Amino acid sequence: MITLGIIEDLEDYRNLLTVLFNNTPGTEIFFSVPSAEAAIEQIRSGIKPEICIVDIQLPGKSGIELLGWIDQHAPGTLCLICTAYDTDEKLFQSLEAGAHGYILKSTSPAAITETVKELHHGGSPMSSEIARKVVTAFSRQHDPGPDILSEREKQVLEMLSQGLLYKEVAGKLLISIETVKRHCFNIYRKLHVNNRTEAINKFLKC
Amino acid sequence: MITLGIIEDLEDYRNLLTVLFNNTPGTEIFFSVPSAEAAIEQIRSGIKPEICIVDIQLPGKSGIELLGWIDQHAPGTLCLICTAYDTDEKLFQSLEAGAHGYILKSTSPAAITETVKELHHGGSPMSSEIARKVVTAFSRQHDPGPDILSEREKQVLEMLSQGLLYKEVAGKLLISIETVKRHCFNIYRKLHVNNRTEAINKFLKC
DNA sequence: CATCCTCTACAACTAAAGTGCTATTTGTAA
DNA sequence: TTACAAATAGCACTTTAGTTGTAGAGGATG
Repeated sequence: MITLGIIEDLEDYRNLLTVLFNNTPGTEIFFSVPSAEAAIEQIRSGIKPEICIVDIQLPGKSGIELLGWIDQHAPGTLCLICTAYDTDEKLFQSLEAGAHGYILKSTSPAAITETVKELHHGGSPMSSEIARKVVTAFSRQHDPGPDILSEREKQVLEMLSQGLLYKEVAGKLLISIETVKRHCFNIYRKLHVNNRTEAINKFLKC
Repeated sequence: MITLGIIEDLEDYRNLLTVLFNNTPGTEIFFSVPSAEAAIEQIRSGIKPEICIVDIQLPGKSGIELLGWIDQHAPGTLCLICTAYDTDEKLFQSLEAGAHGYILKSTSPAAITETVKELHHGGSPMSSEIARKVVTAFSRQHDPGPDILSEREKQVLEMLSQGLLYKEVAGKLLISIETVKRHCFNIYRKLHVNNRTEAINKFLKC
């Protein structure tokens, strides 16, 4: 028997999942809730399913945050991310937060139940497109060594961390503002972040 | 005899100062240069004046940075900031960087020589307007204790340091974006900074 | 020599950040 | 009671930040 928790704010899709697994032999739904907070409440009260199907876009605490909480308070729980949109950002954040699988909402019901069974058997199911992204990201991180950023990019990031504006960085490095922007854009892409603060945090930690 | 170094990028004003002190008995100019880099070169080569008159707006390394360098490599050197514009920001940054006096370029030649003499005699000359700002800032820092920021402001700053956007902070705190902006504005004012990165740096250090 | 990467740069654009006003509520200190 | 600080919020506005497409010069590498 595979025990499940469903965390999904859209009522229609949550009901779809609920009905799906209620009619799937070998699975049992422990709880089916619309928010991370509600899921935390359930788990805190001792209801700990083996697998949680988690939407990323949730009101209040996000699915990513929920993953972190589960990893801390209910280690061993398998988390399957189920999201509508397919962005690199959410994918990498989910994997970093400890997701075990990642599927899109466009996935067919039959494939969803199959995915859950694979998870339970020790697999990490995801679509081939997603798998490609993961593989690419890993190869990038392993190939060029720990130094993902070029010297110039480190130099720019160092200045950003001091609170300098683009134009100030440009002035000091004697290059145009546009080039500074370009460096930053490349930095964010390489570090999988969206702004300077995240980049600074990530770079200083690694 | 008071020995002087002049660091001023505007040739006209540099010449004015040079001529002024060349014709002031009891003072001697060791060097008169247009950039922080040139001043550093002079001091490195052993030419160490007792007093440096430093412009803030310099090409390349700024006057503020030069102050920091002098404080490290030629401690005891008195630095007199001489700037065209009278902004709180530059003032506080200069004082934090170790400036001993702060005058505006609009100051008359007679007052400038007087200021230098006061500096040499152990004073910290500045105009009354500037003195007022300094006093106000100090009283603010000493009155409410070490915790300049309110609890809510610390909470916001903590979230900023995680790289969150205004709207994300607003969502988590259940307040409007405008209020988040307001908190940030107040935070920057209290810490004497201009953006989130500077605020984060300053707050984490203190 | 072809290819890839880095650094440089411009333009046009959207999103976000930051500034300067005003204003209400609430709690607390003078 | 009055006065002040903190938290809230809106609006109008300017400045920065970040995105995307394109593109050339130079170095390294297979």
